[in-house]
Amino acid sequence: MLTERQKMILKVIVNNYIQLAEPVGSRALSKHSDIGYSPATIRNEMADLEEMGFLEQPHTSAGRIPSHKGYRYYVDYLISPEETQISKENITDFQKVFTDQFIEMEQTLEQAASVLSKITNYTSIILGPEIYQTKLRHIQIVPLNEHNLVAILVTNTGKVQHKSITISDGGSAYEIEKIVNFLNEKLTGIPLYQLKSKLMQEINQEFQRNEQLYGQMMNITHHLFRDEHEYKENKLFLSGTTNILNQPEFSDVHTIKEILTLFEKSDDVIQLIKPSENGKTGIEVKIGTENTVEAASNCSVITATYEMEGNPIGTIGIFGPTRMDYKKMISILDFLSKDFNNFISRLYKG
Amino acid sequence: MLTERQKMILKVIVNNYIQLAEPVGSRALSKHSDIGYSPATIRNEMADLEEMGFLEQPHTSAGRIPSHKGYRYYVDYLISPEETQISKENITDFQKVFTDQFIEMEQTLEQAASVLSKITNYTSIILGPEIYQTKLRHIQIVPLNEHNLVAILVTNTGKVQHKSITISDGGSAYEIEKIVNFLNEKLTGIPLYQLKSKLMQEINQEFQRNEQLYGQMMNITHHLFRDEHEYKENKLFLSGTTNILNQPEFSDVHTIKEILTLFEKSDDVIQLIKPSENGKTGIEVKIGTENTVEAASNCSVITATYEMEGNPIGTIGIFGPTRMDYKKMISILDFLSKDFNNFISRLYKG
DNA sequence: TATTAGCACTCATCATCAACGAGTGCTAAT
DNA sequence: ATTAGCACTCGTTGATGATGAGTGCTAATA
Repeated sequence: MLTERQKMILKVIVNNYIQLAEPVGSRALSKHSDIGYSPATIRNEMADLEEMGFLEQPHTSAGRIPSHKGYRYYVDYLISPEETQISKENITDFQKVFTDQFIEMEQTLEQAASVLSKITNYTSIILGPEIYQTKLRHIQIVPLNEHNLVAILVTNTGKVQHKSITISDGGSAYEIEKIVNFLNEKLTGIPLYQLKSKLMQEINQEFQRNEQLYGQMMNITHHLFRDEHEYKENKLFLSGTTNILNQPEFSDVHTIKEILTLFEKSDDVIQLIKPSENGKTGIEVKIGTENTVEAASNCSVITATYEMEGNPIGTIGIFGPTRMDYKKMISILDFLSKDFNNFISRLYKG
Repeated sequence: MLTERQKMILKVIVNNYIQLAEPVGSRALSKHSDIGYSPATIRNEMADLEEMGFLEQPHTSAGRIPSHKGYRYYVDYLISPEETQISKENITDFQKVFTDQFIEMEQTLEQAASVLSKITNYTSIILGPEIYQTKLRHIQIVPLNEHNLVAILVTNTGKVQHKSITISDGGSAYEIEKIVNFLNEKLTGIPLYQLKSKLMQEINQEFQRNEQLYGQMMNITHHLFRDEHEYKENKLFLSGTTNILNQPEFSDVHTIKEILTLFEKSDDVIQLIKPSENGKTGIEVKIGTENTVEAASNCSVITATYEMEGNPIGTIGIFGPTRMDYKKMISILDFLSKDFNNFISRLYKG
């Protein structure tokens, strides 16, 4: 479709624009070492590239900048894998995060997000593990006072979730202990998303005769799952949200506000980094309007999935302007996701 | 020090500027219903007020704006308490947060911060309760796998704190149970900040003979308190951080960035809203450079403390431009902190 | 003596205008 | 097929002047 020369020109334009954020003109291209043609020749090619939709002109007397289509082509065809090499400093940065010193998943994710945003100077987004991959390890109920309990769930990933419960009649310590024992016996190893149905089922079987305990249990269950989405939604970790302020294209308060408020809406952020096709692994790049979120139409998102036992369970993403250093970002994400996979399998294989 | 007329003029200027964010001139003042003087008279007074440092002139041909000193005088002497009345809608907004439906302290604080920022259109900052007012209610240890444990602390405020621990030898379920029972027996009711010393003491007394358990306990204790500050630092809740983007005085990317990055540094934020004199309760207003934090030198912070059993345990603050609606903010904060005191005493008196 | 009308002066804002130059598209020469 | 040459476009920059809000001062007024 594109001639070799056109590819080369497009590539140089994108690289140039990514670095300097300024439209690049034929003269500058002609000077570039890889290109041995006069400005006039290049102008012709550029006109063709524009006609085909790969380039845009901010105004007549400016150079060209890549269009979304241009970036897309660049990412799909013009980045050679051997070019995408992560630097050694970055590698050691990540390795500090994934020490074998056990820290729980959530903390690790938070640290990874922080390092990622610092390295890239963009905003990093990490979507926590799908909750239905996690199983209940332990459940505990602690009475606070007459009418208030705290229920605590511990999962096999070391995540601790708790929930306050108010009941009219607190019940005796003995009763509570009995209930806790029962819950642990019956529910350990059950995936969180099945917890409620499994629990209801067990209650019905076990406590049919004992009305007192039955009511108690139903009450607790009810409160425990009052906000059921808590056990389904996976947590988001954002870092470096103010980094876009460093980008020259975001110098206008209105667009800044648009993006910063976008970051505050978890749903939109998740929408942004959710893999477009389910089950597809590997790096994905969404450029400009390919993002279904309005406010991000001048931004790009690069995502990678991470896995547990071969199944993708979460996503790591980098959010930045469409004029993003795709080469570098892809290599960093590629490395990080693989490193992260190792980390997970090392820790949670049991 | 100031004549009545000067006070009146200063007051009208501040009110005016707070509302419109534009320097106010003698002509506009003269038109104001409360003032029956000609522009010329007012000009003379304004010149005096400027000389005394209460007003500033952005440039020769502009009106005057209040200086920090002017705001200070306004806040200290020109706001009549009967004027500071909170609206009914705002009251019901808060009451929704403080339902008797038990939710734990942290969640309540988070919600309160959210409502506060929405009502005020400024940034709200809430500093969680001093940790040394909270006592241990329950401690639990859950083994995840051979080498990893999760320790869970529940406090009397319903706060659940957990910590992952890696040990070389996991120990038997029996041992763990024994340890847990021991810990609960000995540590329940102990203030968190005393936890470590108390624990060490008990370990020495109890396990001198049993070397196996002694090592185990010391190991756990060590990990539990590895980051001791976790039990000392009180948590911060920020909400509405992007609200400053609505203020016309923050239209420049550089200052925006300065403030947004300030919000990311907990230490600075705490510094910002910590009461200047310890033990002093009630509303406090810090204007402009009275804030010791550099980036906030064009901002004001209004804070109120909240109490538990008569002792101040935390702070609620509103962060905005020096051109802030002090009257309204003070009344809102006053109401909220009192409401919050009631809420706390209702819940945690036991 | 306190107030005010009058007036010259200051200065930010805005629109206009021309010079500049980076970059283009097209044509004709190579 | 490539390129030199050239007219043209258009954003940027800086100068200029008009406008007008607001001031400070002086002299008149109550």
